[in-house]
Amino acid sequence: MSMKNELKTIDKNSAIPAYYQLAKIFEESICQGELKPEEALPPEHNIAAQYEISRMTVRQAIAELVAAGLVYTMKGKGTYVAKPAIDNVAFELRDFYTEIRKRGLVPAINLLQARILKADEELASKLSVPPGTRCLFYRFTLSAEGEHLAYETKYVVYAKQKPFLEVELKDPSLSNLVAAYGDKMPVTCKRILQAAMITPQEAGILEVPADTPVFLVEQTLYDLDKKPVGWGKSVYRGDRCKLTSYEGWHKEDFYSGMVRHEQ
Amino acid sequence: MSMKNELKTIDKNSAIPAYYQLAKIFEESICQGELKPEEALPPEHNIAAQYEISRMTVRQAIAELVAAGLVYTMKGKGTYVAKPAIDNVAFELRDFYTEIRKRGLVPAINLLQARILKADEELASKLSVPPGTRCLFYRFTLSAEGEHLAYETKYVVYAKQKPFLEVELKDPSLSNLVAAYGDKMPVTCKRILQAAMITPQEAGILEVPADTPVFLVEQTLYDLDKKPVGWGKSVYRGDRCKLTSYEGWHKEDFYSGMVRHEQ
DNA sequence: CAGTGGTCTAGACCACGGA
DNA sequence: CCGTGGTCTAGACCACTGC
Repeated sequence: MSMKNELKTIDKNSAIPAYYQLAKIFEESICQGELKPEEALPPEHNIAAQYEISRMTVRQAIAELVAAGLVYTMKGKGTYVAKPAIDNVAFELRDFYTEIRKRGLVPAINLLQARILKADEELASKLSVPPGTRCLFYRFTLSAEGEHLAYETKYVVYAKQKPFLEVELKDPSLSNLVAAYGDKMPVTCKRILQAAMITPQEAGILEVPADTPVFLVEQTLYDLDKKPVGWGKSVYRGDRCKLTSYEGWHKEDFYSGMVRHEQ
Repeated sequence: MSMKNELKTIDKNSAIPAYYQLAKIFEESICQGELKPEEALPPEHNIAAQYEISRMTVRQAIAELVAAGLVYTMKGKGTYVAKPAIDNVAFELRDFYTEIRKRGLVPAINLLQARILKADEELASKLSVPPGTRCLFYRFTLSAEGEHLAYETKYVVYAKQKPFLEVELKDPSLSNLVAAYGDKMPVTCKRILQAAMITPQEAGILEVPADTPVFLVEQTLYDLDKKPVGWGKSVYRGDRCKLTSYEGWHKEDFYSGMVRHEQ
């Protein structure tokens, strides 16, 4: 008989939910290497019996582990420890404005242009509207600590007869602009990230050398009917911006439950 | 009394699980705009009564919606429709080798160097080993359709006295190399993405102009004890590589359950 | 206080996988 | 066939929210 860690038990009088305690026990076993990838967990029925809890509670614990990517289940077979997934990464990029604040810096927005214009051929195709459609046009730089970091151009299908106030540039994210000036709520966002050379014009505006590498982000917002409602292009200084990502198992990272929601 | 869509019912004899049918009903309502962001769903008890299913089943449906990001719950208050989250993005980047195949291209690996070397100061610090430690060193380009796309350099703490075979370069991902030649399984991966200018040396190897912008990815693999076990640096042609991301609500995208697991 | 979601139980039947 | 996870029930008590 296996003598591994029959020590751990669940405190049913604890304020911490039983399913959470159980999930932590398995998380510990997996991260300590006591349970190795591809190894099977005991059947849910056995776990329930051993810890004297109901099977539904066991299932809730396993659901947490599945969500955290630590185990996977196969109907009719069992529950197995997963291999760490480290061969795909997701680089997170918030709206740059948010990104700067997260780093504890104070971002400044320098409005360069803002007006209504009639869409030319290119913009009309980007926004799927007839050429000549009235659009809102914003152009500004973002800077922190006296240094220009990004240069953004944004277009919104102009629907509301609302005067545009610089005040709204307190949060110049495209979704915010669309919400303020568009007629439909944006629900989908497509972004394309490229590495590129800065253009002479951009170099002048950002006050950086002409050979600065940049991140180029093109952004399109769509409404529920998949109709484009906003389009933007941003240039981020490559010498000041890095995207970092962590993937795989990080101990003490799996509290998907018990989080406060802030909306 | 509200007369919205009391039409929809749940077919308990269907092969489709009740919780899934219910989740789809709410997903439909939300995506059609019948339920607007910040609007509350009926209490779980009411839903259960209306559709004549148990509350646990209702909760499972809501759990799906929460996982899909369509709603959020607040203890003691209720369940509310979420605003689409489109202000942060995650750019996915698989191992480049996988990425090329996904596009239907046939990647070719051109091994440039492969040998055991003793770590110099810089590599030793990257891998947290004493200078002079024996490391495996790989350097190769990836190409598709006769064009060089990336240039990669990888180092692995050499533990196994295993001859390195070019055959293993069929999958030259760093995690694969570490698994083959290291002593610990890699479980965490840190990647840093930068925009940069190509160096003259790299330009020569990739046979591209000297002013080509590139993505620079630095990758470190760690074992369970957070000890680095592999390190690599990759250069991707900026004129050939884009990273794309979609965020927010996309109708018919929320089947988090009922997926086949392939491991 | 009443109403809400969060947790939990002790059963049940099913579909699937493998012997 | 048996054992597995997947689904489901009809209750229960709790902690939290807001009045």
